[in-house]
Amino acid sequence: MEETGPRKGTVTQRAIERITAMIREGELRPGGRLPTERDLAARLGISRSSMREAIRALTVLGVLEARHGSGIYVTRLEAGDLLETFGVVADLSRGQRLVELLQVRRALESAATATAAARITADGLAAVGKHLAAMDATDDPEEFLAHDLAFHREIVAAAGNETMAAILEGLSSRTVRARVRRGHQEEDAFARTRSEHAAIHRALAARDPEAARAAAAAHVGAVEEWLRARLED
Amino acid sequence: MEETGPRKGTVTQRAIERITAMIREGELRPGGRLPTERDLAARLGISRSSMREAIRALTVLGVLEARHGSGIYVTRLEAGDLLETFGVVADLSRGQRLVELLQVRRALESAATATAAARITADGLAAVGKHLAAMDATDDPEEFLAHDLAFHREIVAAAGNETMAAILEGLSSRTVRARVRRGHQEEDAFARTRSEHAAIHRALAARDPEAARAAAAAHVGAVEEWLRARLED
DNA sequence: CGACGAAAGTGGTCCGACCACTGCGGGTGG
DNA sequence: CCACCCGCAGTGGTCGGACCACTTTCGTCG
Repeated sequence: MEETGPRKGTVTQRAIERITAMIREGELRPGGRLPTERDLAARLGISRSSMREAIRALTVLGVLEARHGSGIYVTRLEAGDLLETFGVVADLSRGQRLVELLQVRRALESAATATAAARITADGLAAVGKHLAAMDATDDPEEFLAHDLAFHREIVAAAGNETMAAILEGLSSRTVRARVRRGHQEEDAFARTRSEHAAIHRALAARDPEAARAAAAAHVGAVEEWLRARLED
Repeated sequence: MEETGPRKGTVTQRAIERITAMIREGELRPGGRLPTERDLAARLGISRSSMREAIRALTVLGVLEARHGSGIYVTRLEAGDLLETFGVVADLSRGQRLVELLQVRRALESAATATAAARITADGLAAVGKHLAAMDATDDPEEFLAHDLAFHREIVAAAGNETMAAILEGLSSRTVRARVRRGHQEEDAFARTRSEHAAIHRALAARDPEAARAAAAAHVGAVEEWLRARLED
Protein backbone atom coordinates (compact mmCIF):
# COMPACT_ATOMS: atom_id res chain seq x y z
CA MET A 1 0.00 0.00 0.00
CA GLU A 2 1.66 3.17 -1.16
CA GLU A 3 1.39 6.67 0.13
CA THR A 4 -0.22 8.86 -2.53
CA GLY A 5 -1.92 12.17 -1.87
CA PRO A 6 -5.59 13.00 -2.38
CA ARG A 7 -7.12 11.67 -5.56
CA LYS A 8 -9.46 14.47 -6.35
CA GLY A 9 -8.84 17.06 -9.04
CA THR A 10 -5.92 17.33 -11.38
CA VAL A 11 -2.39 17.12 -10.06
CA THR A 12 -1.83 20.67 -11.27
CA GLN A 13 -4.77 21.93 -9.24
CA ARG A 14 -3.40 20.23 -6.18
CA ALA A 15 -0.01 21.75 -6.81
CA ILE A 16 -1.59 25.20 -6.95
CA GLU A 17 -3.29 24.60 -3.63
CA ARG A 18 -0.10 23.28 -2.08
CA ILE A 19 1.85 26.37 -3.10
CA THR A 20 -0.81 28.80 -1.95
CA ALA A 21 -1.01 26.86 1.31
CA MET A 22 2.74 27.21 1.76
CA ILE A 23 2.39 30.96 1.34
CA ARG A 24 -0.61 31.16 3.64
CA GLU A 25 1.13 29.16 6.34
CA GLY A 26 4.14 31.43 6.15
CA GLU A 27 6.42 28.70 4.82
CA LEU A 28 7.03 30.97 1.85
CA ARG A 29 7.38 34.65 2.57
CA PRO A 30 6.40 37.57 0.31
CA GLY A 31 9.38 38.45 -1.84
CA GLY A 32 10.98 35.13 -0.99
CA ARG A 33 12.33 32.65 -3.46
CA LEU A 34 10.85 29.24 -4.17
CA PRO A 35 12.76 26.02 -4.83
CA THR A 36 13.44 25.33 -8.49
CA GLU A 37 10.72 23.97 -10.71
CA ARG A 38 12.52 20.65 -10.79
CA ASP A 39 12.79 20.46 -7.01
CA LEU A 40 9.17 21.45 -6.44
CA ALA A 41 7.98 18.89 -8.96
CA ALA A 42 10.02 16.15 -7.33
CA ARG A 43 8.86 17.19 -3.87
CA LEU A 44 5.19 16.91 -4.80
CA GLY A 45 5.80 13.79 -6.85
CA ILE A 46 4.59 15.27 -10.13
CA SER A 47 6.20 16.03 -13.46
CA ARG A 48 7.90 19.31 -14.20
CA SER A 49 5.29 20.01 -16.90
CA SER A 50 2.43 19.89 -14.44
CA MET A 51 4.35 21.97 -11.93
CA ARG A 52 5.05 24.55 -14.60
CA GLU A 53 1.31 24.84 -15.33
CA ALA A 54 0.68 25.47 -11.64
CA ILE A 55 3.41 28.10 -11.47
CA ARG A 56 2.18 29.79 -14.63
CA ALA A 57 -1.34 29.99 -13.22
CA LEU A 58 -0.11 31.60 -10.01
CA THR A 59 2.07 33.94 -12.04
CA VAL A 60 -0.96 35.19 -13.96
CA LEU A 61 -2.80 35.66 -10.69
CA GLY A 62 0.01 37.92 -9.50
CA VAL A 63 1.02 35.62 -6.66
CA LEU A 64 4.30 34.40 -8.13
CA GLU A 65 6.88 36.01 -10.37
CA ALA A 66 9.25 34.00 -12.57
CA ARG A 67 12.58 35.51 -13.52
CA HIS A 68 14.25 33.79 -16.42
CA GLY A 69 17.59 32.36 -15.40
CA SER A 70 17.20 33.43 -11.80
CA GLY A 71 14.32 31.67 -10.08
CA ILE A 72 10.72 31.89 -8.97
CA TYR A 73 9.73 34.40 -6.34
CA VAL A 74 6.65 35.20 -4.31
CA THR A 75 5.48 38.73 -5.11
CA ARG A 76 5.20 41.28 -2.35
CA LEU A 77 1.54 40.24 -2.37
CA GLU A 78 0.53 43.87 -2.42
CA ALA A 79 -2.82 45.04 -3.67
CA GLY A 80 -1.48 46.03 -7.06
CA ASP A 81 0.08 42.62 -7.66
CA LEU A 82 -3.00 40.63 -6.83
CA LEU A 83 -5.71 42.82 -8.29
CA GLU A 84 -4.12 43.32 -11.68
CA THR A 85 -6.36 40.56 -12.95
CA PHE A 86 -9.33 42.69 -12.04
CA GLY A 87 -8.62 44.69 -15.17
CA VAL A 88 -8.88 41.56 -17.27
CA VAL A 89 -12.34 40.93 -15.89
CA ALA A 90 -13.46 44.45 -16.70
CA ASP A 91 -11.90 44.06 -20.10
CA LEU A 92 -14.01 41.04 -20.95
CA SER A 93 -17.23 42.54 -19.67
CA ARG A 94 -20.00 43.72 -21.93
CA GLY A 95 -23.40 45.29 -21.85
CA GLN A 96 -25.24 44.94 -18.60
CA ARG A 97 -22.16 43.85 -16.69
CA LEU A 98 -20.44 47.09 -17.62
CA VAL A 99 -23.26 48.98 -15.93
CA GLU A 100 -22.86 46.77 -12.87
CA LEU A 101 -19.13 47.45 -12.82
CA LEU A 102 -19.81 51.17 -12.97
CA GLN A 103 -22.13 50.80 -10.00
CA VAL A 104 -19.30 49.11 -8.13
CA ARG A 105 -17.04 51.95 -9.15
CA ARG A 106 -19.60 54.49 -8.02
CA ALA A 107 -19.79 52.94 -4.56
CA LEU A 108 -16.02 52.71 -4.17
CA GLU A 109 -15.13 56.01 -5.78
CA SER A 110 -17.61 57.96 -3.69
CA ALA A 111 -16.35 56.32 -0.50
CA ALA A 112 -12.73 56.97 -1.42
CA THR A 113 -13.42 60.57 -2.40
CA ALA A 114 -15.20 61.19 0.89
CA THR A 115 -12.25 59.83 2.84
CA ALA A 116 -9.89 61.87 0.71
CA ALA A 117 -11.74 65.05 1.59
CA ALA A 118 -10.87 64.48 5.23
CA ARG A 119 -7.28 63.39 4.69
CA ILE A 120 -5.86 65.03 1.60
CA THR A 121 -2.78 67.18 2.13
CA ALA A 122 -2.19 70.62 0.68
CA ASP A 123 0.26 69.11 -1.79
CA GLY A 124 -2.24 66.45 -2.80
CA LEU A 125 -4.93 69.04 -3.29
CA ALA A 126 -2.58 71.07 -5.45
CA ALA A 127 -1.84 68.03 -7.61
CA VAL A 128 -5.56 67.42 -8.08
CA GLY A 129 -6.02 71.05 -9.02
CA LYS A 130 -3.20 70.79 -11.54
CA HIS A 131 -4.92 67.98 -13.40
CA LEU A 132 -8.18 69.90 -13.25
CA ALA A 133 -6.53 72.92 -14.83
CA ALA A 134 -4.85 70.74 -17.46
CA MET A 135 -8.22 69.33 -18.44
CA ASP A 136 -9.57 72.84 -18.81
CA ALA A 137 -6.67 73.81 -21.02
CA THR A 138 -6.70 71.05 -23.62
CA ASP A 139 -8.95 69.95 -26.44
CA ASP A 140 -7.01 66.78 -27.25
CA PRO A 141 -9.17 63.81 -26.20
CA GLU A 142 -6.14 61.68 -25.38
CA GLU A 143 -4.57 64.27 -23.13
CA PHE A 144 -7.91 65.06 -21.57
CA LEU A 145 -8.43 61.39 -20.76
CA ALA A 146 -4.94 61.06 -19.29
CA HIS A 147 -5.51 63.95 -16.89
CA ASP A 148 -8.98 62.64 -16.13
CA LEU A 149 -7.52 59.34 -14.98
CA ALA A 150 -4.74 61.09 -13.06
CA PHE A 151 -7.29 63.34 -11.38
CA HIS A 152 -9.15 60.40 -9.92
CA ARG A 153 -5.99 58.46 -9.19
CA GLU A 154 -4.62 61.32 -7.13
CA ILE A 155 -7.81 61.57 -5.11
CA VAL A 156 -8.08 57.85 -4.47
CA ALA A 157 -4.44 57.74 -3.44
CA ALA A 158 -5.18 60.44 -0.86
CA ALA A 159 -7.77 58.15 0.71
CA GLY A 160 -4.92 55.90 1.77
CA ASN A 161 -6.48 52.56 0.88
CA GLU A 162 -4.19 50.80 -1.59
CA THR A 163 -6.57 47.92 -2.05
CA MET A 164 -9.39 50.20 -3.07
CA ALA A 165 -7.02 52.12 -5.30
CA ALA A 166 -5.93 48.94 -7.07
CA ILE A 167 -9.52 47.85 -7.68
CA LEU A 168 -10.50 51.26 -8.99
CA GLU A 169 -7.43 51.31 -11.20
CA GLY A 170 -8.49 48.10 -12.93
CA LEU A 171 -12.07 49.30 -12.99
CA SER A 172 -11.32 52.60 -14.65
CA SER A 173 -8.52 52.16 -17.15
CA ARG A 174 -10.48 49.86 -19.42
CA THR A 175 -14.02 50.94 -18.87
CA VAL A 176 -13.12 54.52 -19.49
CA ARG A 177 -12.57 53.84 -23.15
CA ALA A 178 -16.31 54.06 -23.47
CA ARG A 179 -16.06 57.60 -22.22
CA VAL A 180 -13.71 58.42 -25.07
CA ARG A 181 -16.39 57.52 -27.56
CA ARG A 182 -18.78 59.48 -25.43
CA GLY A 183 -16.66 62.55 -26.00
CA HIS A 184 -16.86 61.97 -29.71
CA GLN A 185 -20.59 61.61 -29.75
CA GLU A 186 -21.75 64.24 -27.36
CA GLU A 187 -20.20 67.63 -27.79
CA ASP A 188 -20.93 68.76 -24.28
CA ALA A 189 -19.39 65.69 -22.65
CA PHE A 190 -16.11 67.48 -22.06
CA ALA A 191 -17.84 70.48 -20.53
CA ARG A 192 -19.96 68.34 -18.28
CA THR A 193 -16.97 66.33 -17.09
CA ARG A 194 -15.13 69.56 -16.38
CA SER A 195 -17.90 70.94 -14.24
CA GLU A 196 -18.33 67.65 -12.37
CA HIS A 197 -14.63 67.49 -11.67
CA ALA A 198 -14.66 71.07 -10.51
CA ALA A 199 -17.41 70.23 -8.04
CA ILE A 200 -15.37 67.36 -6.65
CA HIS A 201 -12.36 69.61 -6.32
CA ARG A 202 -14.35 72.26 -4.48
CA ALA A 203 -15.63 69.68 -2.01
CA LEU A 204 -12.09 68.44 -1.39
CA ALA A 205 -10.82 71.97 -0.87
CA ALA A 206 -13.65 72.60 1.60
CA ARG A 207 -12.74 69.36 3.45
CA ASP A 208 -16.36 68.36 3.15
CA PRO A 209 -16.60 64.53 2.98
CA GLU A 210 -20.32 64.39 2.37
CA ALA A 211 -20.19 66.90 -0.45
CA ALA A 212 -17.24 65.02 -1.93
CA ARG A 213 -19.11 61.74 -1.70
CA ALA A 214 -22.14 63.20 -3.42
CA ALA A 215 -20.10 64.87 -6.14
CA ALA A 216 -18.14 61.70 -6.91
CA ALA A 217 -21.30 59.60 -6.95
CA ALA A 218 -22.98 62.04 -9.29
CA HIS A 219 -19.97 62.06 -11.58
CA VAL A 220 -19.76 58.29 -11.95
CA GLY A 221 -23.52 58.10 -12.01
CA ALA A 222 -23.62 60.37 -15.03
CA VAL A 223 -21.39 58.01 -16.98
CA GLU A 224 -23.43 55.10 -15.76
CA GLU A 225 -26.64 56.72 -16.89
CA TRP A 226 -25.23 57.47 -20.31
CA LEU A 227 -24.05 53.90 -20.72
CA ARG A 228 -27.38 52.52 -19.64
CA ALA A 229 -29.15 54.64 -22.23
CA ARG A 230 -26.67 53.59 -24.87
CA LEU A 231 -27.51 49.94 -24.24
CA GLU A 232 -30.82 50.50 -26.02
CA ASP A 233 -29.48 49.36 -29.37
CA MET B 1 12.02 35.95 -44.53
CA GLU B 2 9.54 34.09 -42.41
CA GLU B 3 6.43 35.30 -40.72
CA THR B 4 6.90 35.11 -36.97
CA GLY B 5 4.78 37.02 -34.48
CA PRO B 6 5.94 39.65 -31.99
CA ARG B 7 9.13 38.84 -30.14
CA LYS B 8 8.33 40.32 -26.79
CA GLY B 9 7.35 38.27 -23.77
CA THR B 10 7.06 34.53 -23.47
CA VAL B 11 5.16 32.57 -26.08
CA THR B 12 2.73 31.49 -23.39
CA GLN B 13 1.96 35.09 -22.49
CA ARG B 14 1.31 35.87 -26.11
CA ALA B 15 -0.95 32.84 -26.37
CA ILE B 16 -2.97 34.08 -23.41
CA GLU B 17 -3.39 37.46 -25.06
CA ARG B 18 -4.37 35.89 -28.35
CA ILE B 19 -7.07 33.80 -26.73
CA THR B 20 -8.47 36.67 -24.68
CA ALA B 21 -8.41 38.79 -27.83
CA MET B 22 -10.40 36.12 -29.68
CA ILE B 23 -13.00 36.24 -26.92
CA ARG B 24 -13.05 40.04 -26.83
CA GLU B 25 -13.45 40.28 -30.58
CA GLY B 26 -16.33 37.86 -30.49
CA GLU B 27 -14.50 35.16 -32.41
CA LEU B 28 -15.10 32.92 -29.43
CA ARG B 29 -18.47 33.18 -27.77
CA PRO B 30 -19.31 32.63 -24.07
CA GLY B 31 -20.17 28.99 -23.61
CA GLY B 32 -18.60 28.16 -26.94
CA ARG B 33 -16.03 25.49 -27.56
CA LEU B 34 -12.42 26.11 -28.53
CA PRO B 35 -10.36 24.12 -31.01
CA THR B 36 -8.35 21.30 -29.48
CA GLU B 37 -5.12 22.05 -27.64
CA ARG B 38 -3.21 20.48 -30.49
CA ASP B 39 -4.97 22.60 -33.10
CA LEU B 40 -4.57 25.83 -31.15
CA ALA B 41 -0.88 25.15 -30.59
CA ALA B 42 -0.34 24.49 -34.27
CA ARG B 43 -2.33 27.55 -35.26
CA LEU B 44 -0.21 29.86 -33.11
CA GLY B 45 2.96 28.04 -34.04
CA ILE B 46 3.85 27.01 -30.50
CA SER B 47 4.17 23.70 -28.70
CA ARG B 48 1.28 22.00 -27.00
CA SER B 49 3.05 22.40 -23.65
CA SER B 50 3.13 26.17 -23.91
CA MET B 51 -0.46 26.26 -25.10
CA ARG B 52 -1.49 24.13 -22.15
CA GLU B 53 0.11 26.62 -19.75
CA ALA B 54 -1.86 29.42 -21.37
CA ILE B 55 -5.09 27.45 -21.14
CA ARG B 56 -4.43 26.50 -17.54
CA ALA B 57 -3.85 30.14 -16.63
CA LEU B 58 -7.13 31.21 -18.22
CA THR B 59 -8.87 28.30 -16.54
CA VAL B 60 -7.72 29.52 -13.13
CA LEU B 61 -8.91 33.01 -14.02
CA GLY B 62 -12.36 31.59 -14.68
CA VAL B 63 -12.32 32.50 -18.37
CA LEU B 64 -11.98 28.98 -19.75
CA GLU B 65 -13.22 25.61 -18.57
CA ALA B 66 -11.54 22.35 -19.56
CA ARG B 67 -13.62 19.19 -19.62
CA HIS B 68 -11.56 16.03 -19.64
CA GLY B 69 -12.25 13.99 -22.75
CA SER B 70 -14.65 16.55 -24.14
CA GLY B 71 -12.90 19.81 -24.97
CA ILE B 72 -12.17 23.34 -23.81
CA TYR B 73 -15.00 25.82 -23.44
CA VAL B 74 -15.36 29.51 -22.76
CA THR B 75 -17.27 30.03 -19.53
CA ARG B 76 -20.48 32.03 -19.52
CA LEU B 77 -18.19 34.86 -18.42
CA GLU B 78 -20.62 35.72 -15.67
CA ALA B 79 -19.60 37.61 -12.59
CA GLY B 80 -19.32 34.49 -10.48
CA ASP B 81 -16.99 32.79 -12.96
CA LEU B 82 -14.57 35.67 -13.25
CA LEU B 83 -14.52 36.92 -9.68
CA GLU B 84 -14.01 33.57 -8.02
CA THR B 85 -10.33 34.40 -7.86
CA PHE B 86 -11.19 37.39 -5.75
CA GLY B 87 -11.61 35.01 -2.85
CA VAL B 88 -8.07 33.76 -3.33
CA VAL B 89 -6.79 37.30 -3.01
CA ALA B 90 -8.73 37.88 0.18
CA ASP B 91 -7.47 34.53 1.40
CA LEU B 92 -3.84 35.56 1.05
CA SER B 93 -4.35 38.94 2.70
CA ARG B 94 -3.10 39.74 6.16
CA GLY B 95 -2.98 42.51 8.66
CA GLN B 96 -3.48 45.98 7.29
CA ARG B 97 -4.78 44.74 3.95
CA LEU B 98 -7.59 42.88 5.73
CA VAL B 99 -8.73 46.20 7.15
CA GLU B 100 -8.60 47.70 3.69
CA LEU B 101 -10.65 44.83 2.31
CA LEU B 102 -13.22 45.41 5.03
CA GLN B 103 -13.40 49.05 4.02
CA VAL B 104 -14.09 47.92 0.46
CA ARG B 105 -16.76 45.62 1.80
CA ARG B 106 -18.24 48.43 3.86
CA ALA B 107 -18.57 50.65 0.82
CA LEU B 108 -20.10 47.92 -1.34
CA GLU B 109 -22.30 46.34 1.29
CA SER B 110 -23.81 49.66 2.35
CA ALA B 111 -24.53 50.59 -1.27
CA ALA B 112 -26.08 47.20 -1.99
CA THR B 113 -28.16 47.27 1.17
CA ALA B 114 -29.46 50.73 0.31
CA THR B 115 -30.51 49.57 -3.14
CA ALA B 116 -32.06 46.46 -1.64
CA ALA B 117 -34.23 48.59 0.64
CA ALA B 118 -35.81 50.12 -2.43
CA ARG B 119 -36.18 46.92 -4.44
CA ILE B 120 -36.58 43.95 -2.14
CA THR B 121 -39.77 41.95 -2.59
CA ALA B 122 -42.02 40.71 0.16
CA ASP B 123 -40.67 37.20 -0.36
CA GLY B 124 -37.11 38.44 -0.18
CA LEU B 125 -37.82 40.35 2.99
CA ALA B 126 -39.37 37.24 4.49
CA ALA B 127 -36.25 35.23 3.64
CA VAL B 128 -34.07 37.84 5.30
CA GLY B 129 -36.28 37.73 8.35
CA LYS B 130 -36.05 33.95 8.46
CA HIS B 131 -32.27 34.05 8.71
CA LEU B 132 -32.54 36.78 11.33
CA ALA B 133 -34.84 34.60 13.42
CA ALA B 134 -32.57 31.59 12.94
CA MET B 135 -29.64 33.58 14.28
CA ASP B 136 -31.68 34.52 17.31
CA ALA B 137 -32.58 30.92 17.94
CA THR B 138 -29.18 29.25 17.87
CA ASP B 139 -26.09 29.23 20.04
CA ASP B 140 -24.02 27.11 17.69
CA PRO B 141 -21.30 29.34 16.19
CA GLU B 142 -21.23 27.40 12.95
CA GLU B 143 -24.97 27.64 12.40
CA PHE B 144 -24.94 31.26 13.46
CA LEU B 145 -22.24 32.03 10.92
CA ALA B 146 -24.08 30.18 8.17
CA HIS B 147 -27.23 32.22 8.70
CA ASP B 148 -25.15 35.37 9.03
CA LEU B 149 -23.69 34.81 5.57
CA ALA B 150 -27.08 33.86 4.15
CA PHE B 151 -28.62 37.00 5.68
CA HIS B 152 -26.23 39.26 3.80
CA ARG B 153 -26.32 37.16 0.66
CA GLU B 154 -30.08 37.45 0.50
CA ILE B 155 -29.94 41.22 0.86
CA VAL B 156 -27.21 41.69 -1.71
CA ALA B 157 -29.10 39.47 -4.14
CA ALA B 158 -32.11 41.75 -3.74
CA ALA B 159 -30.00 44.67 -4.94
CA GLY B 160 -29.88 42.98 -8.33
CA ASN B 161 -26.21 43.55 -9.09
CA GLU B 162 -24.60 40.16 -9.70
CA THR B 163 -21.15 41.65 -10.08
CA MET B 164 -21.33 43.31 -6.70
CA ALA B 165 -22.75 40.12 -5.23
CA ALA B 166 -19.85 38.09 -6.58
CA ILE B 167 -17.26 40.47 -5.19
CA LEU B 168 -18.92 40.55 -1.79
CA GLU B 169 -19.17 36.77 -1.80
CA GLY B 170 -15.41 36.44 -2.19
CA LEU B 171 -14.88 39.24 0.26
CA SER B 172 -17.02 37.75 3.01
CA SER B 173 -16.63 34.00 2.98
CA ARG B 174 -12.96 34.11 3.85
CA THR B 175 -12.65 37.24 5.87
CA VAL B 176 -15.53 36.25 8.04
CA ARG B 177 -13.51 33.53 9.66
CA ALA B 178 -11.99 36.25 11.75
CA ARG B 179 -15.45 36.95 13.06
CA VAL B 180 -15.70 33.39 14.27
CA ARG B 181 -12.72 33.90 16.53
CA ARG B 182 -14.28 37.17 17.52
CA GLY B 183 -17.30 35.30 18.77
CA HIS B 184 -15.04 33.13 20.87
CA GLN B 185 -13.24 36.05 22.42
CA GLU B 186 -15.99 38.51 23.07
CA GLU B 187 -19.06 37.15 24.72
CA ASP B 188 -21.32 39.93 23.55
CA ALA B 189 -20.29 39.63 19.90
CA PHE B 190 -23.31 37.48 19.11
CA ALA B 191 -25.67 39.89 20.80
CA ARG B 192 -24.19 42.87 19.05
CA THR B 193 -24.37 41.19 15.67
CA ARG B 194 -27.99 40.28 16.35
CA SER B 195 -28.95 43.86 17.14
CA GLU B 196 -27.08 45.22 14.14
CA HIS B 197 -28.77 42.73 11.86
CA ALA B 198 -32.12 43.61 13.36
CA ALA B 199 -31.49 47.28 12.57
CA ILE B 200 -30.71 46.42 8.96
CA HIS B 201 -33.85 44.33 8.74
CA ARG B 202 -35.99 47.12 10.13
CA ALA B 203 -34.59 49.57 7.58
CA LEU B 204 -35.35 47.13 4.77
CA ALA B 205 -38.88 46.58 6.03
CA ALA B 206 -39.38 50.35 6.18
CA ARG B 207 -38.06 50.65 2.59
CA ASP B 208 -35.67 53.29 3.86
CA PRO B 209 -32.50 53.24 1.71
CA GLU B 210 -30.59 55.78 3.76
CA ALA B 211 -31.29 54.03 7.03
CA ALA B 212 -30.31 50.73 5.42
CA ARG B 213 -27.09 52.21 4.12
CA ALA B 214 -26.20 53.57 7.52
CA ALA B 215 -27.07 50.35 9.33
CA ALA B 216 -25.01 48.23 6.94
CA ALA B 217 -22.05 50.60 7.12
CA ALA B 218 -22.19 50.57 10.89
CA HIS B 219 -22.37 46.78 10.95
CA VAL B 220 -19.33 46.25 8.76
CA GLY B 221 -17.60 49.16 10.43
CA ALA B 222 -17.94 47.45 13.81
CA VAL B 223 -16.08 44.40 12.52
CA GLU B 224 -13.53 46.67 10.92
CA GLU B 225 -12.99 48.54 14.15
CA TRP B 226 -12.53 45.35 16.09
CA LEU B 227 -10.02 44.04 13.59
CA ARG B 228 -8.10 47.28 13.61
CA ALA B 229 -7.84 47.14 17.38
CA ARG B 230 -6.76 43.52 17.25
CA LEU B 231 -3.86 44.46 14.98
CA GLU B 232 -2.16 45.98 18.02
CA ASP B 233 -0.20 42.85 18.81
C1' DC C 1 43.14 44.64 -7.94
C1' DG C 2 39.68 44.86 -11.36
C1' DA C 3 37.51 43.33 -15.44
C1' DC C 4 36.48 39.73 -18.35
C1' DG C 5 34.85 35.17 -19.48
C1' DA C 6 33.61 30.47 -18.74
C1' DA C 7 30.61 27.36 -16.34
C1' DA C 8 26.89 26.08 -13.53
C1' DG C 9 22.21 26.83 -12.44
C1' DT C 10 17.47 28.06 -13.65
C1' DG C 11 13.40 29.17 -16.19
C1' DG C 12 11.44 28.72 -21.28
C1' DT C 13 10.30 25.83 -25.12
C1' DC C 14 9.64 21.82 -27.65
C1' DC C 15 8.77 16.90 -28.64
C1' DG C 16 6.77 12.39 -28.33
C1' DA C 17 4.59 9.01 -25.80
C1' DC C 18 1.01 7.19 -23.04
C1' DC C 19 -3.04 7.46 -19.82
C1' DA C 20 -7.98 8.63 -18.50
C1' DC C 21 -12.14 10.12 -19.76
C1' DT C 22 -16.04 11.46 -22.93
C1' DG C 23 -19.05 10.94 -26.75
C1' DC C 24 -20.77 8.66 -30.48
C1' DG C 25 -22.09 5.18 -33.46
C1' DG C 26 -22.58 0.50 -34.82
C1' DG C 27 -23.66 -3.95 -33.47
C1' DT C 28 -26.35 -7.07 -30.76
C1' DG C 29 -30.02 -8.99 -28.22
C1' DG C 30 -34.64 -8.36 -26.99
C1' DC D 1 -38.10 -2.47 -34.93
C1' DC D 2 -36.19 -0.61 -30.79
C1' DA D 3 -33.30 -0.20 -26.86
C1' DC D 4 -29.22 -1.22 -24.77
C1' DC D 5 -24.37 -1.97 -24.60
C1' DC D 6 -19.73 -2.01 -26.00
C1' DG D 7 -15.84 -0.48 -28.33
C1' DC D 8 -13.46 3.01 -30.87
C1' DA D 9 -11.96 7.57 -32.01
C1' DG D 10 -11.08 12.00 -30.11
C1' DT D 11 -9.63 15.00 -26.42
C1' DG D 12 -7.63 16.70 -22.23
C1' DG D 13 -4.11 15.09 -18.43
C1' DT D 14 0.44 13.48 -17.23
C1' DC D 15 4.99 12.22 -17.87
C1' DG D 16 10.07 12.22 -19.11
C1' DG D 17 13.71 14.02 -21.54
C1' DA D 18 16.17 17.11 -24.44
C1' DC D 19 17.74 21.52 -25.68
C1' DC D 20 17.69 26.71 -25.59
C1' DA D 21 18.07 31.46 -23.33
C1' DC D 22 19.25 33.97 -19.62
C1' DT D 23 21.29 35.01 -15.00
C1' DT D 24 24.57 34.54 -11.59
C1' DT D 25 28.76 33.37 -9.76
C1' DC D 26 33.43 32.58 -9.41
C1' DG D 27 37.91 31.80 -11.09
C1' DT D 28 41.29 33.52 -14.14
C1' DC D 29 43.90 36.71 -16.69
C1' DG D 30 45.66 41.23 -17.66
